[in-house]
Amino acid sequence: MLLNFRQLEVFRAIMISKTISGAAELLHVSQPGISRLLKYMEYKLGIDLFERNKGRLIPTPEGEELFKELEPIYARIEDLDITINRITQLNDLQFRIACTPSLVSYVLPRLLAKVRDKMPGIKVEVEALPNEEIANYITQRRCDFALGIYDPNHPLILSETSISIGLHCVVPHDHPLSNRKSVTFKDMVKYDMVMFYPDTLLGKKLQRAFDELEAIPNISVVIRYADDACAMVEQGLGITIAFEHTARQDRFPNLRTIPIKSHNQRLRFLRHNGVPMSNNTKKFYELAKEEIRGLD
Amino acid sequence: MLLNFRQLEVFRAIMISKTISGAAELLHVSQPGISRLLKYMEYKLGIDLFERNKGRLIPTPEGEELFKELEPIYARIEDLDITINRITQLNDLQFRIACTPSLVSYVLPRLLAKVRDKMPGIKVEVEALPNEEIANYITQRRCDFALGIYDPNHPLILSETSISIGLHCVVPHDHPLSNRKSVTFKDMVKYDMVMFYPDTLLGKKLQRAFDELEAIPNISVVIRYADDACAMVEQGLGITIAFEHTARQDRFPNLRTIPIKSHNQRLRFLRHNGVPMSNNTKKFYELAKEEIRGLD
DNA sequence: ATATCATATAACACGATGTTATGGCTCAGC
DNA sequence: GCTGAGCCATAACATCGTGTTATATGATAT
Repeated sequence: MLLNFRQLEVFRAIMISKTISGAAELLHVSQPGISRLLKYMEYKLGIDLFERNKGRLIPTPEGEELFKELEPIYARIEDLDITINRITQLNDLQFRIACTPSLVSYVLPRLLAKVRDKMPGIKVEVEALPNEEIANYITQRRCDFALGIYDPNHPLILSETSISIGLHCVVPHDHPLSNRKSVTFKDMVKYDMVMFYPDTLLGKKLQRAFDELEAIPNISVVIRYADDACAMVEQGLGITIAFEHTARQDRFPNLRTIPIKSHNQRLRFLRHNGVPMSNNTKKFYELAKEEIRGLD
Repeated sequence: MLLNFRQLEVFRAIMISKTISGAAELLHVSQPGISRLLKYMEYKLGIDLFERNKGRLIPTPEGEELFKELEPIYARIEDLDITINRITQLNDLQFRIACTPSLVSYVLPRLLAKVRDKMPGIKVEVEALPNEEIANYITQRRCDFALGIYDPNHPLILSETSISIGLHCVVPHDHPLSNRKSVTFKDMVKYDMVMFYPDTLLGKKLQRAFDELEAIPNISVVIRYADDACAMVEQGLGITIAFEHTARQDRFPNLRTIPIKSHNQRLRFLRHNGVPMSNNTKKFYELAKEEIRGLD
């Protein structure tokens, strides 16, 4: 490119104002800068764009022609400038996130409240999905990212571990285990259990534990969601397991939860690997990862 | 302007080649230069244009959008580049010059031959015009410049004096004056004269001379052009005056010309004042001014 | 003559952009 | 796993483009 933007801009300003000092004023720079830049352009092009006549400038035929050709294109360049401004100041603060059900009612609202304080104006669409569905949701790009409990181990999904979520045993307040500081699966096996479907995370967890103990639990109910399982426990149908926030006091006053040793889970931020997030989504995402550490 | 031309060019090259090293190759520069320029652009814009994933680049949505907007405009900018090239390499070597009749048959052809040696390919339209008409021709911009004998003293016409042209007395070879080294108007007044119309330069010159001498010449013929006057002299109708080249030996073998003391004229380059010449015309003009000094 | 205004030049500062050298990460193939 | 190839990032440096201020010169208008 023989001439760059700045040079075209300066040439145009000189053509419009017909004087170098006028152009300098127009562009809010000093007059000698314009004077020299014009001379430099003419040197680079090898032709005179203006004739100096008694200290004034008069465009040569070549200068006139360049100006004529430049004008319509210059408008496009200004459009582009507007576009760049729009893109950089883009305020798309709408995000879609998927979330495992056990986090949707406690962790997520608290997290969003904190993030919203630092990113006002955000609008979030939340989709509560079983862990197994989250992976599809991400690969289909139906959400910007997701909060989950385990790593789908999918080549297209990037998983970043975050805070630890305690796995608790949920019992009625008058249950024999209710005053324990902690329990093991072995402690639980002798009581009636509210069980989860084997395709769920909690279902798999319980199944594996009992398999290892070579114990056969007394299953009273098989159900999908931990929230519902707690309601069962409340009605005396047995005990169950849930993540620490699910059966919390304010929601289920008659239940107690006891930590299950060595069975904490890591909360995970899950996102598509290889599909970049928009700058705002990234900001939101990074902020969420940061803010979640301060929860509770 | 947030991004300059180079930056857009580099961004586009990266988008097209999808790698920084590819873009560097495309643009024939080093890879670290592109790497840093991209980073610099992102810093300036305040947004990421690409996500770095395992050492590779993937455009962010913002980068994709900028590219989409840039593409059509980029083509226009490339057009402009072509235009600039065309203008700078413009080979308009056609010139129009006006010339006073006394220079058209001797000085001008020799001048053009010399100029053509240094500017091959030129094409010149010559218009022979009485001195009085040259000024109009210039102000009407019907010629690029003119060769004349006197300064029209017109505010719109710029006159640059050049070589001196001798004013001669033209006589038959057997005339009493024919062996003189120089003559004065006083010497001439006793012979029959071929006179010029009073609206011509030579007419005015003779009139003024005889007025100063308070002499009344014997006028045999009144005519317009010096060439024709010489033909009259050849036929014995009297003597006359002409510029040194008009009645030269090779054209009028039977005539002799004798310098008239202190009546040399300056040849003048005449052009419009305030209407710039094109770069090539200027080159032609300056060359002509230079080359004419080497004539005879 | 003098004040005014435009352009040009000089000397300097700094930012944008080029270079080479080098190191780190990822992936493919042994 | 080790290794080489390919890609990106960083550092150190050079040069060029473009900004500044101070000042000179030339034209114009009172």
